[in-house]
Amino acid sequence: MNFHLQHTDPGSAARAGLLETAHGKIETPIFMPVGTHGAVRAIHQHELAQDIKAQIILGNTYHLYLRPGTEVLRQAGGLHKFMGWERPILTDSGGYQVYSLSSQRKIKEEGVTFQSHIDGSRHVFTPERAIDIQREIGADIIMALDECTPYPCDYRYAANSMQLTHRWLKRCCDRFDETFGCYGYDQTFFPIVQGSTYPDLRKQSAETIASFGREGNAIGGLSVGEPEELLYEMTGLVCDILPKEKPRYLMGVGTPVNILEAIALGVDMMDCVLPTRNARHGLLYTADGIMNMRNAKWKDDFSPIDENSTSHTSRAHSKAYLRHLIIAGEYLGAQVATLHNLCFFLWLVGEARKHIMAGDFASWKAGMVVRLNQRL
RNA sequence: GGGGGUGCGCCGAAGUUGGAGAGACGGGGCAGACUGUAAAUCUGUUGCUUGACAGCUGAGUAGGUUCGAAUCCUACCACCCCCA
Repeated sequence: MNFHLQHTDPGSAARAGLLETAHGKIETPIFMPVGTHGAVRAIHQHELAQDIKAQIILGNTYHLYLRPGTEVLRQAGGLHKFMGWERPILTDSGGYQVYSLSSQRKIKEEGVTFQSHIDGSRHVFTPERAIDIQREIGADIIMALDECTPYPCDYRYAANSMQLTHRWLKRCCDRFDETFGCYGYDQTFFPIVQGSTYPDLRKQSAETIASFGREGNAIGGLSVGEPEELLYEMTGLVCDILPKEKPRYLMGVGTPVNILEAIALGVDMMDCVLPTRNARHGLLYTADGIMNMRNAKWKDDFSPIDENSTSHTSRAHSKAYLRHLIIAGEYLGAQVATLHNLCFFLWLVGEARKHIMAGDFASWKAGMVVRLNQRL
C-alpha cells in the first residue's frame, strides 16, 4: 500500500490524498459504503461502481466467517472474486460485534467467544484468528481485533479495555507480519485507537498505536451514542497525534455533517451504515437537508426526488413515486433510496476533496453544514 | 315472500349469566429513531376539547323495561345465509 498527501487545507486540518492498494487507487477523503455480507444492501456491484462511483467498500469478518464461511471464500478465490468487485475492500475485524453483540459474547485475554446470532453455535475470535480470517477473505485493508467500548463507559473499564486492545494489537501485528496474502497480492493492516471519551486515554492510545508504525491508522470506539462534541473532541485530539503522512480512518462515521467535520479534523477515510440503513427506512440525505420520504407531505409532490443528484433515478423519479414505493414496501423503494444516499455521500466527499485541492475547504464546509442541517 | 343470523373505533377482530369501556389484539394512518449492519427494523401515537389534570360524545336508528342497558324487549333500517 502507498499513501501520499496531495494537498492540505490552509483553513483546517483537512487533506486530500491518494491511497494505492492492490486493487486500485482511492482518492481521499473518502466515504466507504458498508457491505457487511459481501453485498451493499439493495445495491448491485455494477451500480456501486458505475453510478455511485464507490472507490472502496467494507466487508465484515465476523459475518462473512459465519456465512458463507472461509472455506467457500477460499474456493472462490477471495471476496473480490466471490462478489465480483474488482476495487478495494476493507474488512472490519469483528471488533464492532464485540460491542453490538455484547449480550452474546465473552471477552477474555485470549480473545472473544461469540455465540452465533444465526444458530447459537460458539466461536472464538483471537487476534491471530481475526488476522487469518481476513487473510482468507482477501481484503486490501484489514483491521486489528479490538474492543469497541460502549458509551457511556466508566474510566476504569475504558482503561482496561484499551490496554487489552493494545495487547491484542501486538498479537495481530505479529500474526500479520508472519503471514502472507492468500491470493497473490499484498494486504495492509490498520491498528485501532480506543480510549472511549477520556482525553488522557485517547492520547495514550493514539501514541501507542502510532508507535507500531503501520501503514495507516484507525480511530474506533466513537459514534456509539456520545454527544457530537465529544466525537469531534476525541477525533481532533487523536488526529493531532497520529502521523500526518499516513491515512487516518474514522470508523463508523457518520452523518453528512459528521463527515465534513471529521475531514476538517484530518480524517481521510470513513464508513457508516447510515446512508444505506436510513435509505431503507425512508430517510434521504440531500445537499439541502434530510427528507423523510414516508411523510404525508410528499404524497402528491411530483417533482424529482433530487434534481441535483448524481443518481439518475433520483432525477428521473418523483418524490410521490418514491414515497409510494417505500410505503408499499416495494424493494425498488429501498433500491432507489439507497442509490440516492450513497450517490450523495460519495458526491459530498468528492466535493470536499475538490475544495481541499482548491484551498477553500473551510469556508465551503461552513456553508454546507448550514444547508445539510435543514429538515425538508 | 318465509326462516335464521349479524350490526360499536379508519378496517378486521376480542369482550357481556345487565353493573363503571374511549375499548385487548392485528392491520392501516400519522410521526420519531437509526452512526466500524442480529435493523426492508424499532418506538410513540391514532373519538373530540385541553399544555396537563380533567371533561365531553359514543355500541345501526327510534322507543321501552330496569336503580343501572353495548348486553333484555318492540319497531324500523342495513348486510349475510338458507328456503321459495
